[in-house]
Amino acid sequence: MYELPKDRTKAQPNVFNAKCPARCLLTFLAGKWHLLVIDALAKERWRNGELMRKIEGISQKMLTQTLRELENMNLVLRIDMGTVPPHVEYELTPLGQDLRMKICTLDRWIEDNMFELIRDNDSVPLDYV
Amino acid sequence: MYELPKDRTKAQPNVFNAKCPARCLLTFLAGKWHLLVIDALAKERWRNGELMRKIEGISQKMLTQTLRELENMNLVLRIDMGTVPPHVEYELTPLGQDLRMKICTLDRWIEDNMFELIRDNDSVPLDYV
DNA sequence: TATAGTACGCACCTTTTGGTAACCATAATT
DNA sequence: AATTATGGTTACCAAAAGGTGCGTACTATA
Repeated sequence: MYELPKDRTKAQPNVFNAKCPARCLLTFLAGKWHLLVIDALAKERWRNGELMRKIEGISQKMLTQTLRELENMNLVLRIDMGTVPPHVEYELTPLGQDLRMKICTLDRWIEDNMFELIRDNDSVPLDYV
Repeated sequence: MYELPKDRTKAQPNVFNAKCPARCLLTFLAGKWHLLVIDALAKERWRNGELMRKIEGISQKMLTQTLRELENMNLVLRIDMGTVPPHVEYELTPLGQDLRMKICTLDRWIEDNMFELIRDNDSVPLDYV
């Protein structure tokens, strides 16, 4: 486990440093599902099942796991209505909303530049749309 | 290596659609090394060895592989001086610079909010890598 | 003559990831 | 009485990611 410097003012977060928590967080957040779950929670609270339908291809296991991890990073709030059958909602914290804006910018850019990115790419068929 | 889906729908670019190239591109770019390599090429051309030293922890195999993939996506330009011993430089294309700005925003945000993100944390492996 | 550096490519093998299926409890519906 | 829906958890296992070490070809340096 990474030892944080005792004097936090001297800590210099740097994603290029393999041992820096910032690097670990970047590698972790840039996984297969974290970015999509944060993007999906942009505007409203959503329930487990709604997120499953929204994020095509995610399994129950990975959705739960990802939401727990985002909770632990203070990015997502889990709101359990305490009813039976269970009703749980998820929403972004203020910190999560802040990060979400950065992620959405990236996601929209990729969507907007999709054709540029797959041009000249042998593994990509050209008759899309 | 993620294969882009051969079955093309006529949907608009949408990262939430599992079969959309935009989704594949996001998953692909948000791998372990792509974001870091693009960030590293922000300001100047760099040589292979310089990138190795800059991006702590990357192996020669993964650096080469990542650079080839970014080349195929029109994000990176490979400049071979044709000399012996070999001298090769890498730089971002205009498209790559555009994407780089989005990635740098994300990277800096993570660095700036590192302590908030790891507070109360027990599930993010900070000893990753 | 021996070593180091540059920029790779390839085979092998371990680690990590994440999908599947089974399971839990309860209430409402058919 | 059986089924569906809710929101999970767990074990098992296949696939993917990626690290290590080797070889290539040539030059410059000690």
